[in-house]
Amino acid sequence: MNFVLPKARGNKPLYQVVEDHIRERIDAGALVPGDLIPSEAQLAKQLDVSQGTVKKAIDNLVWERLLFRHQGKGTYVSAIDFNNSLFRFTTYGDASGQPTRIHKETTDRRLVDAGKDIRKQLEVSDKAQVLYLERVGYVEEEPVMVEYSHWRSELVQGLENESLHIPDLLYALIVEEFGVPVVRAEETLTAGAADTATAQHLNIEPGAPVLVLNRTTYTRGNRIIEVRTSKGRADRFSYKTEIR
Amino acid sequence: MNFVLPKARGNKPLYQVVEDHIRERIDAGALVPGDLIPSEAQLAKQLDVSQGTVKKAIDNLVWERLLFRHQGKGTYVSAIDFNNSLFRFTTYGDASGQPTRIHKETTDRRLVDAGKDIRKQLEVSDKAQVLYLERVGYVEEEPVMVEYSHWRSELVQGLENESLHIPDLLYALIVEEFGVPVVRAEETLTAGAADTATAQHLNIEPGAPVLVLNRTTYTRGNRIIEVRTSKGRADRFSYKTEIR
DNA sequence: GAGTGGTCTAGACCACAGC
DNA sequence: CTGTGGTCTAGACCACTCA
Repeated sequence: MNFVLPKARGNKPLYQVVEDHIRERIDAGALVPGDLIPSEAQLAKQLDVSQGTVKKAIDNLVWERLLFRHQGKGTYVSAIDFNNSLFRFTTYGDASGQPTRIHKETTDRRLVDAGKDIRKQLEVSDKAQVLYLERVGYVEEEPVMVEYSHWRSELVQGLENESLHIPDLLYALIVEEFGVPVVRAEETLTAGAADTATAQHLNIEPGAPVLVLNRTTYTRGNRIIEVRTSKGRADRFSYKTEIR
Repeated sequence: MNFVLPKARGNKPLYQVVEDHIRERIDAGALVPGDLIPSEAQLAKQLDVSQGTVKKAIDNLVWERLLFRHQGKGTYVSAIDFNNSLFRFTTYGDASGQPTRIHKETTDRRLVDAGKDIRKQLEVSDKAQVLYLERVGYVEEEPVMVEYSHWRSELVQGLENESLHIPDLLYALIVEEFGVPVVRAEETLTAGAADTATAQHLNIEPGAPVLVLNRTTYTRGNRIIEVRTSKGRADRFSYKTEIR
């Protein structure tokens, strides 16, 4: 199968045209996360450009984390990686900064009439119910965070069902069980004081400082599927970075 | 001037050897921020590799933001950009997420006998004094943050002098007045409760939630020049990012 | 062994900056 | 005009994966 690249390049370098081509194939659903894309040589032939140009295009998409490569195997379409979340748990004394695994327990799940703000963010009508999910995260039996999340219920029908087990990695379930690709998320980190419910969950004093993370999760076509607020014990979470 | 690259490459690709070479020249002080580095063609000749290999090495260093390029001019060594700090002020209702300018007033500056932790971090002897600096940041007359910083005093002699005006962009003064290049910084963000001094400065209740940013600033040769703790009103600071 | 990505080279031509 | 980085090509050889 050969393709004809757009003739009017508008001064856009060839490798960017190739990038756009691959991006379009992914957006159109012809390539989904986990798929192997055609090899560099095949793409070069299909698109009638040199392999070096294809390599540069793929380099850039790998840099954007849209793709990843395995030498000897091929180039794959990436899935979203929530290990890049701002909310990473760091154990004290663990200088390596490796995130620790958090075990999550579901403490509440039901369809609710959400408040105006939530409805507006999820872009659902005034009457529509949304799925509410509450989970507490533990590290070695100790509660360190709570998350309160709201989902567009029509996209995850059945998630409110008690008999459906919710794994620690909820997004994997969303993708596999409901066929909803999780494409992108936006996060805002700030600080706050623990409300009474949160204080009770985390076993801290009401008013104690907590890190607050607001996350909006998107599926294809820039459609929001979830808005979530996570609150974590300030003494157990921190975010580290380097400036150069 | 020609160089001989290390013969034992240890399976390290050539372009990484070139990267290391450039990094060394910068660490050694032969190249300082703002400097033009030799052109790709010159480097290729000096190091006896192809220009494509030099280009790839520079590509990677540009990606790391250690260098930046200007077509037609050349390749320069970057200066540190504190606009990348985690501590960025975001105005409410300003969806653009543009950082707002903060005006800072110096509220304290003197040589002090620092605590053990600070001395250890700055790597100074038990008896050495360090320079203590306290500044309050305002947005439109309203105090929104306080910073408490400790400096290796021998590197910034005279900074304690009241007659020396401290600009909002302190690091510019450090570089220009004291000739100490600011190369890199590490930041850790977490939440905390306002201590009494901070509460007073920020005009909030003691115990109210604040964002806490710890910063360690480095000069050449991985030498620490400053450790700083900034505390900001939780309702006036947030950090936003995107996950893909 | 065939196919994949990874490295490295050599060279052509273009776009931009500055004299 | 000269020198810089930016794009694009063609091809050689290597390292890894899998049948």
